Amino acid sequence: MPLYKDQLLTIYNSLSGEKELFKPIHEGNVGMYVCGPTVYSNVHLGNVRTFMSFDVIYRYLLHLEYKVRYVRNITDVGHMVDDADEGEDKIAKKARLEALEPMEIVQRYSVDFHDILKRFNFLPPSIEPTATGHLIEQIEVIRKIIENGFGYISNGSVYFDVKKYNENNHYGILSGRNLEDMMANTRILDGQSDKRNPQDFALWKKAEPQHIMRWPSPWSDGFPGWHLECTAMSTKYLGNHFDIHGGGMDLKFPHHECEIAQNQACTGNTPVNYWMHANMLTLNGKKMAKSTGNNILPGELLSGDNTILSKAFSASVTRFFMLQAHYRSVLDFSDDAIVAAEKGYNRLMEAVSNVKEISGQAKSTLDIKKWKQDCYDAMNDDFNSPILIAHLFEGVRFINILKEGTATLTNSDLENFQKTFNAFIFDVLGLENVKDNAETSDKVEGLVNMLIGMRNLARANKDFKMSDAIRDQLTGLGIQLKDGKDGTTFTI
RNA sequence: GGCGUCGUGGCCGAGCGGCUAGGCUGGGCUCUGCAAAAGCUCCUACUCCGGUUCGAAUCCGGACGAUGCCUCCA
Repeated sequence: MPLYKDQLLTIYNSLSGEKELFKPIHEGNVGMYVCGPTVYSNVHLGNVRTFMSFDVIYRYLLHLEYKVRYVRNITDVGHMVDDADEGEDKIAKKARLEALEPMEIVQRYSVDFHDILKRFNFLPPSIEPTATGHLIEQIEVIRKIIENGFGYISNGSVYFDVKKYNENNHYGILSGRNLEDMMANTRILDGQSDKRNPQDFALWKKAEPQHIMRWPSPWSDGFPGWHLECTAMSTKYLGNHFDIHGGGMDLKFPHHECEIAQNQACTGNTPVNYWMHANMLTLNGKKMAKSTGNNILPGELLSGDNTILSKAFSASVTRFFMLQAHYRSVLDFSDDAIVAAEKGYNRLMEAVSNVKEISGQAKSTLDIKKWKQDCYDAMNDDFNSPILIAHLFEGVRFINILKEGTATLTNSDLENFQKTFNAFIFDVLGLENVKDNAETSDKVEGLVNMLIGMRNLARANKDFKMSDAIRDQLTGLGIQLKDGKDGTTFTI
């Protein structure tokens, strides 16, 4: 029996503003769409946090043995520089600055994006469609919207008629706004717009002569509006009606609001059951953003090459740092905070190594069943990773007292515990044990053990000068010795 | 200006009506040749002012502060 039948997963739905029991449309299957990056520059750490939130959500759904189709797009056209509908294409502008073909920019930053995600141990999505690869589908969506009376053509561009849509639908349902307020609060624009109302948004935009990225359409040579791709691609791969749609909090309005309107106008369907929004990563208390320069790049974190960093941090430490906060909370990045996280992470990984040394006993003095369900309950409660981590640290304490012999576990409890502990750390949270990799090669281990032997000999002879010298020098190299009851161990 | 969110101990960060997560830091004890590690333990907090309640960090009202969206944004 699949695991999801035993676990009651609740998800906070941005649409209702409440936690709701998760029930997929087709039992056992989940369709999930997440808005991906616009590839016109390097992803910063804030972007990484959003995608990481959904990576963990994806991982947990998989862990619960759902069959998940996870679609995350790449936006390689369509976003404007200035006013949404009047400006020039963001990617085209960057291309001119660097004297490159637009698709060269796209390629460069797509590669960077994938490289970063790989280093941070992200699971790849099931499908990763690009906007430029789905122009036919987008044109088709526009055609249907016009057909259904919600789009109008103006001077070669096509706009979505928000006012018309709002007659029988609620434009603002997701972001808690209403059209009347928006109209009342809009300042009068210079009369150059082709739009009937300032709230109308572009479905297709006619390209100015100097605009490089352009495609033919029934209306003009131009390019698709920036909300359109997600509607076209989510519908194509997940259908008119699917389970989860995610993205950063900042996409809630207008992007996701417009998506709902487009879907509704196109198919007559509410497209999504559960809208999920991941909160921002801030730096100095302010949102990280490409445009303001208030950001830190993942690569800088890995290399330590940024003035606010005291040192380099591994991808896993970064992951751990981020997952110590709930995905719907704002998280502020600081060197102090990630330094503290690193220590906690190391302690967790230490326990992972230690658990292997524990052997089963005649009876159990710890309630593994309860602990295990506590872990699940945490994740079932809207993917509460910080609570999960708290329980994992209880697991760390378990491991330490088991090792010490003040608690015992039967073989089957031990196996169950170990399996669960590792599954949550590695499969669900996606952490990696860096120590298991490059650093501790067999040769290093052999060498250190040799030195430990020599030191123990010195200690037996009460030659503490010698033994301390060995220990201090190893400490200087970053190798820490720990004298236990059953001999000396070390960590790097 | 409109619509939201948040304000928790030295720091990070959960919780969101009673049983007062967790991590980091600091103190004590045990263990140890001494350390380290580990175990036990201590420091017990919820911006302010009112209200509801037997009881509020948690609900309601107000003030102050921070921040997000309303323009591309994860």
